[in-house]
Amino acid sequence: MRTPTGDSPPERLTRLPSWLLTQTARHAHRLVSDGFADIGSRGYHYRLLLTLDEVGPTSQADLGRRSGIHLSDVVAAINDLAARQFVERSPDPADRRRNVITLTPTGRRQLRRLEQRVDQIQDDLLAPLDPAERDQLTRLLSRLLDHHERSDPPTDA
Amino acid sequence: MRTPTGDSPPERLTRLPSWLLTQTARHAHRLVSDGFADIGSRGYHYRLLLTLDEVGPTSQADLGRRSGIHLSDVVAAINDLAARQFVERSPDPADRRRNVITLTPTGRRQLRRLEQRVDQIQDDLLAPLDPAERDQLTRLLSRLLDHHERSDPPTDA
DNA sequence: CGGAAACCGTTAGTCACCCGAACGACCTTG
DNA sequence: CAAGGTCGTTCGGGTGACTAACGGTTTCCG
Repeated sequence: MRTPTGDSPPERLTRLPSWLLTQTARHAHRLVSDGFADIGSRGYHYRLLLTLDEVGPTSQADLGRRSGIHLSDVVAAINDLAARQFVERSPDPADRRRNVITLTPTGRRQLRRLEQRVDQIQDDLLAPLDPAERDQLTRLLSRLLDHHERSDPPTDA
Repeated sequence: MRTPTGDSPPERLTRLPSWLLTQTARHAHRLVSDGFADIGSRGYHYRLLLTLDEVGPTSQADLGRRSGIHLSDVVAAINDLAARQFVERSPDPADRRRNVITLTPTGRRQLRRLEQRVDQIQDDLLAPLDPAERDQLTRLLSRLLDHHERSDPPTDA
């Protein structure tokens, strides 16, 4: 007999809020990034396109601050996006340090695609919860996030 | 005037459950791994020690399955733990493919330390919620996790 | 029996996301 | 003007998760 050590998750972990949170996030993350991979994008890309769409053309540094992506990673991600013509990088005449990033029509279309996917995924993710519970969850999470973002220096510093 | 693009997080993201989840998890993760770093450990170490404590001496493969850590990562983590005498690796005479991993008294002490930290951290993490809300949150998360672990093949496959 | 199939441990990568250090070019302020 | 901050960029590190490959071992089955 081959040692019937079936797998069973350690009890104590399953009670730990931080564990539940990170594990659930892991699933969420997988759903999202798998869904994005189909469309040939990653989380960073979505965040950047979304931010761009919301605030209009702006500099990379500002994009990074807004979307919570480290400036050095913004550079690489914008490279990707520019290579695929989702975004245009042009020097700011008013401040020659800056590149102004602009969302192209193609980029906007890609964003639409990504957003559709994201919406589907929310449904997958929250499948076992009814609308009221989904609301509860988001409210609770929002409060946690708020709290911790106030105490921590977010991306400024 | 230097383009008053203060940072402000993109609206649409803050409504997205998957975003809330992963962001909150990020904070949780930071709290945990910072807390562990003080004691010179990482998440993998805690999970392995905990699992070992719960199921007793067993093989690395089994440890990996139970704690949800990839086998190749178990190897490295067990190396660390063994180097610090928290754990002992001995060949299984009954099955020479296996290493049987045993928790040492020192390891058990380390586990105690880690568990204390973990408890403190839960409090930090959930600070803004009252007991009832904490319960709600863990219940909701548990349901999500359950659901997604049933549909996904967890670590077996 | 003997080989195929499954399993164990290990090494050596990849990937996404998060982060810090450094640096040159460029404003901006005192 | 000089000092100091900002912007873009490159390089590199860390964690958690995961894949590929391989040798050694055990189990299953024809």
